[in-house]
Amino acid sequence: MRVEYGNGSAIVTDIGAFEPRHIFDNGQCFRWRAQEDGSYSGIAHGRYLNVSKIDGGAKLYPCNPDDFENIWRAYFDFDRDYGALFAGTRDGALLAGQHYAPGLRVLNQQPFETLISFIISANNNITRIRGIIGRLCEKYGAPVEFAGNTYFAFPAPPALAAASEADFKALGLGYRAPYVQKTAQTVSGGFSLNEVVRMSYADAKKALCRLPGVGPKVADCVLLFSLGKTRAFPADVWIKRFLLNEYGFSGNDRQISDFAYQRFGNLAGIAQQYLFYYARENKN
DNA sequence: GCCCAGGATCACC
DNA sequence: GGTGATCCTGGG
Repeated sequence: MRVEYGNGSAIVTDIGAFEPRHIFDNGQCFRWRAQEDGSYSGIAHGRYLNVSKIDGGAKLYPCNPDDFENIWRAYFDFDRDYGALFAGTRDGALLAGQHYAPGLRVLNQQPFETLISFIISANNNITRIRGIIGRLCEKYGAPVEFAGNTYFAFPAPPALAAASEADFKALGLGYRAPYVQKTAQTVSGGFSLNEVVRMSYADAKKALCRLPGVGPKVADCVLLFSLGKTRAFPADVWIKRFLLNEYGFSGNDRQISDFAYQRFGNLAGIAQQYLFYYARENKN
């Protein structure tokens, strides 16, 4: 990876393929929007950022050296060579998934935002999830000014903890309102997501599953998309259907996790992202 | 009007 | 510990 700075941008090269739509429109995040020029803009870490694909890499704007090193380098997982992942695999579905989605990367998002977002995602559709999170940010998040526009950061734990169940229902959370309310209070009250990072995968998953509204699938999403646990293998209905159709495998959540780890190893979660593409493309 | 959406929970077995 | 019904809500 190489990075150069100019005109307020960071130009990142030597990272292999980089494909914004395979990064931002694959369900791992909810706050990035495609722009007319094909780039994506979003708010993360309380900052506005525009991301575009350039020849051999990515352009981030606005981005100074400090923000790149302290935030975006890890956020975009730039230190991982995605082109070299699963080299030599004979798994046809994984190969096909890699073929469908070159330039895909798994983001390292902020834990609290990811936790709340995926609680909201339960039995919900992407459009509605985005809408709810957007309203949540507008109402409880800090304003972020950029180029004459006002955006909103994802709310901090105390800001959400102070809201009531009725407040959340008014934003359309439905039966997830008490889950978000209680989990926000728990985190605001001292439950440390930074401690969960230091736990083993199994212990971390157990700890997250004690939070209201968090079950095995949501826990795996949080572990994979924000806590760096690359072996977390979120098993949604698509993946379960895929495992059955492709490998003739079915099992409970623990068995699925073990199966994925045996087959894809410590990067099973990244494999899951490619497999999800495969499953979706093939409608199975 | 009915069904579904990248699940979690509770009641029951 | 395993299974099935139920759950808010907006869109197709």
